[in-house]
Amino acid sequence: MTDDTRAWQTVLRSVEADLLAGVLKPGDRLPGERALATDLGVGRSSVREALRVLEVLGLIRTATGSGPSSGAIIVSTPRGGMSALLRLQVAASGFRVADIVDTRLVLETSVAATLAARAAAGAPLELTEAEALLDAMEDAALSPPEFLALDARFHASLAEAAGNQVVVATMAGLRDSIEGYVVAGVPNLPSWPDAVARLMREHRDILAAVHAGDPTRARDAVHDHIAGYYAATGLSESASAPTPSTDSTTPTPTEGPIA
Amino acid sequence: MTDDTRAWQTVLRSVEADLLAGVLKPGDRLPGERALATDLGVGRSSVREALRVLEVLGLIRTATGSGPSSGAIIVSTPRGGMSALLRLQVAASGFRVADIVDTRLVLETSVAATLAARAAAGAPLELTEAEALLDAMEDAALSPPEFLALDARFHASLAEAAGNQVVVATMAGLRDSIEGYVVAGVPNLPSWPDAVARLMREHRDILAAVHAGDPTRARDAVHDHIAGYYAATGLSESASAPTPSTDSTTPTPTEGPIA
DNA sequence: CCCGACGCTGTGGTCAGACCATAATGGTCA
DNA sequence: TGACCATTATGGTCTGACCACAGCGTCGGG
Repeated sequence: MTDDTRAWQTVLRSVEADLLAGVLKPGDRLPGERALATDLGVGRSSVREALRVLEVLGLIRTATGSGPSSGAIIVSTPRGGMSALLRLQVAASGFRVADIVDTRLVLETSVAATLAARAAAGAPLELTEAEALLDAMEDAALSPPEFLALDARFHASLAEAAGNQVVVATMAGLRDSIEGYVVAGVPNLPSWPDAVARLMREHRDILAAVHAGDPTRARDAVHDHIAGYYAATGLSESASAPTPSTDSTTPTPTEGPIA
Repeated sequence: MTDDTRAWQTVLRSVEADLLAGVLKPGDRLPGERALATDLGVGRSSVREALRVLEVLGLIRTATGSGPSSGAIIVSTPRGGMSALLRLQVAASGFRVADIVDTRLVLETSVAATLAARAAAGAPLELTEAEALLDAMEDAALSPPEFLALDARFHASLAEAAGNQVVVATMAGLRDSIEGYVVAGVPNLPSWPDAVARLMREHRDILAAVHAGDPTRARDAVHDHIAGYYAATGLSESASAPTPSTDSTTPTPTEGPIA
């Protein structure tokens, strides 16, 4: 009766406890699967189930082979888990795409307003990456998916500048989870070049409002930007199911420089 | 080379594809683990790893035995995954508690403003549950954890009334993920009864602002309510690590009536 | 003829053992 | 001295076995 906890939960709890106790820190290696199994008195398969969860949640990354970089390693900067969670929930009809968009709207407007307010207060902002991305997006040779990827990076960099990692991860997850729908919506646009022109203008407007230290204007600019795009692609309502993104639930390192 | 996808990902993708294709719907039963294994050409252990992920993410619930209610069933209303994800990320130092609180602030103020705006527009609101919860919280015999649990329910019911399931789940996850810190902060309060009195007054204020159809007032009321509590308990900065909540990563049915 | 007890069967939960692929490491041999 | 290869530790996977549990059906007694 008291021992109705499943074996894999034991492992999960153990790892969580070690994290809270500081025994495990980002960058650390977990004991090997076989060692964990014997230590905790469970089978290796149970350990693996727990590690799989941690991997999908973006807490660890695993690598085969030997040496310091092998095994399960606590990931320092999370990013992947939220996307997987939200995307699957959307797939399971637990979340509506419109709700995802609305939530994104709330978070992003808040980010923009925060940045603008900070600018108004004279605080320095880390917007060089955002601006570099905008420049990169001027390239007319970009395909829609490439452009949209940079667009996502732009929005992420704004969140990054605001400094709240939870918002960063959540926004990225929200965006990723409907990535397929966003791309699928492109053909619905009357004109892709026109859409790009509009998006770029709006991007500049957002940055301008932020630099001007005008939170209200920044908020409105972001709102119109996002709501406008989804309205134009008809995603505010419901969209045809996109093909499941090629890599489904990979923890997605999300690394790499801008260029 | 082309087949570097791990076996469990195959399963995850398959389930996701079935969900998107409508082959699987909430309430449906997945094929048995053994059947899935042979169908997809993977071992049963790989199937189990994938199912474990789906379970923790809150997409399925599993039950032993036979009959229609056994096996893995697609959960209709998700709730659990977000908590597990956020809590573990906090544990892994991926997220700071202060960021969690800030994010909650953004979402909840938005919810309150939305409700107020809707009330101003004459739309009917589903606030009977919220009001019932407030009445239940008047009971002076409640212990701090009990009171805080009802408090959480109150906030959740507001989000529920706003209708955005993503916000509902995210807010619940944010709250749950720092549940331990919230409870641990109670002793820091100068006076628990005074705190309760204040919280209740603020709750009433929030509802009053919503009913009055005053978005700004509603937003401010929520902001002061939440920020005030965390400031009083000293959680805005950093808190001592709480003991990992007794049940760590259980999918948490989250069922049950108010009473 | 009705009804309860009991065994059958299918389900997830778990473990043990065996292989494989991979990659760092260190010893060996030219 | 330096390139090469066996060793070894690690995750990734499969197979088969067993357990606990919960319906369902059968069989026997009333």
